[in-house]
Amino acid sequence: MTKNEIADVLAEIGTLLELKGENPFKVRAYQAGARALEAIEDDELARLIAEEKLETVKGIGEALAQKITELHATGRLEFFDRLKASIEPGLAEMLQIPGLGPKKIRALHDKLGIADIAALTAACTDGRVAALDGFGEKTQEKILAGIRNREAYGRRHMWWDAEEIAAPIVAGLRKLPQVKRAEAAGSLRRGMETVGDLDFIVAAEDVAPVVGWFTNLAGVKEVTAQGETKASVRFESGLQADLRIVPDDQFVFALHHFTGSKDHNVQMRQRALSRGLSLSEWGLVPAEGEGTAKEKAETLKKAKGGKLKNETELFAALGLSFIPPELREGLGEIEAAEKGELPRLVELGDLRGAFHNHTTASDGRNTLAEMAAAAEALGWDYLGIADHSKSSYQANGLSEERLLKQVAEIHALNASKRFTTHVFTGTECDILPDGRLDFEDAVLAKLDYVVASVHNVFTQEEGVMTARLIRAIEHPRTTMIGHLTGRLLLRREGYRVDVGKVVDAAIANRVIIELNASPWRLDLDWRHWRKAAEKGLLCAINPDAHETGGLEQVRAGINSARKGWLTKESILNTRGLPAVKKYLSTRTGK
DNA sequence: GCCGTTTTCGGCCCGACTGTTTTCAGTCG
Repeated sequence: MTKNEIADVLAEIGTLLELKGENPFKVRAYQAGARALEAIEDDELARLIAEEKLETVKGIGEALAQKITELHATGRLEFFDRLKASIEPGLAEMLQIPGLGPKKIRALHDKLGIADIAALTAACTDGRVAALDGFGEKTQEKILAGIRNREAYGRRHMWWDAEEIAAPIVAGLRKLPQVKRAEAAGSLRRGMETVGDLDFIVAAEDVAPVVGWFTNLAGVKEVTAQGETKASVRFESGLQADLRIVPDDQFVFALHHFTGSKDHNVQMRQRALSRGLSLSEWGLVPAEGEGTAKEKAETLKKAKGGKLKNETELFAALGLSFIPPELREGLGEIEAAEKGELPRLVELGDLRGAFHNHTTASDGRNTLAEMAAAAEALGWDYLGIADHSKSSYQANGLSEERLLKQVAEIHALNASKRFTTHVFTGTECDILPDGRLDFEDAVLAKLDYVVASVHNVFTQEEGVMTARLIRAIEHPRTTMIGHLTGRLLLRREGYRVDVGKVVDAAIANRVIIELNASPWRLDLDWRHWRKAAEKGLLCAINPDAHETGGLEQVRAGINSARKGWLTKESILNTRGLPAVKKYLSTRTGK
């Protein structure tokens, strides 16, 4: 097992002990042990184990050292297996309900015998929860609302998770000898931040083997439909997937239709009708009763008799340039395509680095060197390190001393030329409730840049929160604002803030607003970006990576940037290292 | 369960908020 996998086990042990009502400091010891482990590099862990020196690591004592050694050697831990078996599995699931922690879950279990969410729903509905000591009407309502939200949210999935399932399915379909073409369609292809279900469009004549392959995929829990042209399955995760098989000459129409969105499709069909054509998932054919026969024949001729090779030809048949799937939301893309005014959207390959990333110095899971190596492997010219500031206790925020020590480490790493990727020194500095920053100017002045973010007191009135953010923007050391609204997709709404006012203040103060690419944030939302960039706002796409693998999540941010009509010109981290150095140096001197 | 030049027990990271209380426990970040 790798150090991060072992750390996951230790953290889960902590959660399970918490549910058992164990000594909270023992719980914390496991969590601290997990974090201590993350701060070590994998080969160093192997060395420490081999030399029996694990206990020299602060936070790891005799008991944890023994468990880590067992996990490292065998990938299993008997203590962990026994602990898991001793706790009803429904209890851990109840932790996902907002407002329910281990103490309350224990009380519900011990006094009412509740061991899963179904039993909890029943007890809330008949009022038994409100009657319990320490609970009340409001708590009961909040729990019920939490369960309802969970069910509603449960129907959607984060783009990143859906893509991880969909990508190998598309690859697998394309390898089948019967399949000519295969694509994922739907909101996944449009790069939406969340996805309801998966749609696969396949061109094939011989249907049965394709359906058979699809319905027998690993992880399929249930086949909900299976016919001549279509099959539907539900995976164990609850995600549903539809497969549609069409003849090759219909593929382009089916792909366009099932990519959507609904608004885009309605506008496209209207446009076709106005040209005497009828567009559907089946094809592009002369419409009945409208336009002269000559007009129809001519348009259809341009459309090559309704038989088109690809979507570019489909759009061209309606007098449009190709509209990238991300833009197909019915928000003016058809008008822009008609005028030839669609932007050249930013692409993943345009990114040269990113600024908002964490290391084990705060709450990251990989060391500075590991993060730099991962950035180098991605071919990035630069990597910004922005660990948490001192007020973020829960995230192990850095004190002034620890921050300055990290700055020295980064300077030494750059000087060593160990990696081709240049590392920038930064901080993710808390914006305090009154809008001040968490570090003094003298400390901030030692950094290449400052990401200012809100991490506490989310419940302020909209006016107060807006003023708080604007004060942070007006601070001369602020380079960019991190995750502007603090939303967590499918879990939590963002805080109340007047985005328009904040954007205007950012432009006026030459401050960047981040597009946080973490798949559960994608904040600031793509819906704001087109207008904001037109007004002159500069963007930075940041993965907010807490481990090496997190850097690649910029892909999700690129989706959102494209949905927001962004070009590489309005994104700082598409610029090369010299240009970024210059930008940051003029910023720090502002 | 970890830690310790106060060495083998007694402490362990903090602040805001909410809903339950009538002085505070639990949750969250």
